[in-house]
Amino acid sequence: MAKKYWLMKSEPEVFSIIDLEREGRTLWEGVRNYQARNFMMNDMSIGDEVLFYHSNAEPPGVAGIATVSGKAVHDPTDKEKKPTWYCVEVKFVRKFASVLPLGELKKNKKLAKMPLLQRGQRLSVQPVSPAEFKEVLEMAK
DNA sequence: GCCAACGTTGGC
DNA sequence: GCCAACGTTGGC
Repeated sequence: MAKKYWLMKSEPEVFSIIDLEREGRTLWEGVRNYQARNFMMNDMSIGDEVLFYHSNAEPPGVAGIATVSGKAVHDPTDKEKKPTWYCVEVKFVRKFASVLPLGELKKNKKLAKMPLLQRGQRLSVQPVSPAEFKEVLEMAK
């Protein structure tokens, strides 16, 4: 299967790219949105690449790159009676020299269709097209 | 099934 | 801290 690309949001006060760098791998636990869960359960494959996004941050933006390193497993923080929430494991790849701010992404017309930049978009796990992923890497240089 | 109320996300 | 956007809940 062709490699796919994603954007995953984390509040750096809770878990930042630096935490991921230190820990190497982490379970992406705590997602409580069905659409985001379904992306992790059904659509992610090991080796997919991930833009690590800092939300609620100064500045908000893409902080680095990770890869999917483990298929979806039951979220250990799930407190539902029946298993409901699942999460993948992600592995650190690299941290950008500086966060690529949301404001810069907005200025790039090639990224206009990214889910992240759509009005009211709050989804914490989102697909990114190969072209968009490449463009973000280019901007981060 | 509708929809108002409420809670959360996340940029500003 | 504000508030728009969106998801969920629950009464009916």
